[in-house]
Amino acid sequence: MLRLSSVSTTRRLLSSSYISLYQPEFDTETETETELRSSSSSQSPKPTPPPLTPCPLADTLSHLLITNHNPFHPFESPLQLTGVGFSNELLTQTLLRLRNHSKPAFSVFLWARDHFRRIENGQVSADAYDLIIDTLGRARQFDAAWRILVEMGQDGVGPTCNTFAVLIRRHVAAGLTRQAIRAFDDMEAFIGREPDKEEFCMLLDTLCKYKYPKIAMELFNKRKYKYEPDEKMYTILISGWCKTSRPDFARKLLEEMIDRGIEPNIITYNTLLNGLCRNVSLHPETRFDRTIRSAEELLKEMQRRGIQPDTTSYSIVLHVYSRAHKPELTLCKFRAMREQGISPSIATYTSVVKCLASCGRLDDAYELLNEMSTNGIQPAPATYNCFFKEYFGRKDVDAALKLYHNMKDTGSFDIHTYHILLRMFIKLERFGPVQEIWKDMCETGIGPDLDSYTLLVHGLCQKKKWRQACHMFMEMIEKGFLPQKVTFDSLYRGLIQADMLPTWRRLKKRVDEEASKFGGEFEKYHLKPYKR
DNA sequence: CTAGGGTTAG
Repeated sequence: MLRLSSVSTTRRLLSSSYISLYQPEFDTETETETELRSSSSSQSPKPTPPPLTPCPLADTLSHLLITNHNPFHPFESPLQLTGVGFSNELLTQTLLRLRNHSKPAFSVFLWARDHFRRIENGQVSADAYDLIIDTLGRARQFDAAWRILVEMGQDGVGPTCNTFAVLIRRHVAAGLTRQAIRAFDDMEAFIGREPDKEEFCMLLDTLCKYKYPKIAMELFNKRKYKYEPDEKMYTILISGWCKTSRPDFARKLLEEMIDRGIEPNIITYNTLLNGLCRNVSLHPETRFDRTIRSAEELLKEMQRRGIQPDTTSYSIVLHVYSRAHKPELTLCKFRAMREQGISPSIATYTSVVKCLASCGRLDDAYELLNEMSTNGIQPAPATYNCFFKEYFGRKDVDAALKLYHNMKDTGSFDIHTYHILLRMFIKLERFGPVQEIWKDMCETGIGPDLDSYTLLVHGLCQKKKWRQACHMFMEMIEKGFLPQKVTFDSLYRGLIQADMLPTWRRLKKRVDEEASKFGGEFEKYHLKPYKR
């Protein structure tokens, strides 16, 4: 039975057309395939994708692959130069960096697969397979993704539940919900058992995350006889309605679950609380009052059911007060929280600091910052960013620079810190600090990224610094960042106005060269950025 | 859409 369905699935997959980059060399021998699969599916699948770790070689490789026409020549040369052997670890890290570049990722994947087969009699790891399926999915090349999935089975490394999670996520992200559900139904043929409740939750969660709670609900109602509903399933659906700004539906679901005798837990309540509080306009005072009242009511209700609000519950409420610029209320709630013996988290502190700083009460904010440190909570870059933003608002260059220099020793920066500072100093035309901060950012290795360059070029254009703008524009292209269309356009307008048409022509030529390497026109080059 | 950049788990 299992074997039969597996064969027919494979046939169906085989008959579809695959992308031209890939030359199939398929054998239809399915006996061994099934055996391999069932033996490999008993291994525990890796639920999470591998983390992006520092790997200079992967950085170099991915950069070369993005910027070069023929990936194989530059791909082999750095390996030979460094004398490092090729490994699955290196492949995985390179693929992680190439997530949004389907062609270079696919080339390196195929190269690696053949390399392993030819030289080491080894195979590409399941992680690498999952990553290439993810990348193909991002480029909406689902036929190719399925093809690779089938090949995984032949290679004896999967596909695992994680592979299907990836494939389902890519389908849903592309808006292909029906195909996602079909992939879920095809799982059984590959992993040799029916998907369990956890995997069903994954499907519902993916649908909800990408704002298809309606489809998730239909699926849930259709299959609740097979998968016994629990509080996690309901929480997923509640979060789905909250994400699409329908807290009323979320509320109904909470009632439904209580009617069915399923006890909501703290996560359920916090999710709903968040749904009530986020995305509400706080501007008319009545709107704010209404939001706060419904939040307070929910807090009371959860206490009635014997669930004590936790740090997260308070963080959500504090965030609303903070957004509404209510420093007294924020502090009051903050004290109340601590009186109840709930210790603030870094997020809680950051919310309060943000509120105080944005209301101009910098002294109070600094005091709280000190208190954080004495309580053993190291302020995050985001905490400091609140101060920089306030200084930006006040145009207080000296104070911002002073804080920046003080912080240099502790090094508590992230890319946003640099962006806020850069934006500020460009706006105030202080180009000395701009240079200093840009240099620091490069040295720490935190940046620059596409946004840093975009910000800088836009800023320089605004200040009519055409020469520098062109220079940075060139540099970003050299580094493999493709400018957004707006960047391109604003530089174009500026150069025409400044009567610098020859410069423009040179830039245009360079961009076209880059774009052609990806076999597409300007827009196609721009794949969706990585999310989640 | 871009811009601005940490409340979060389901």
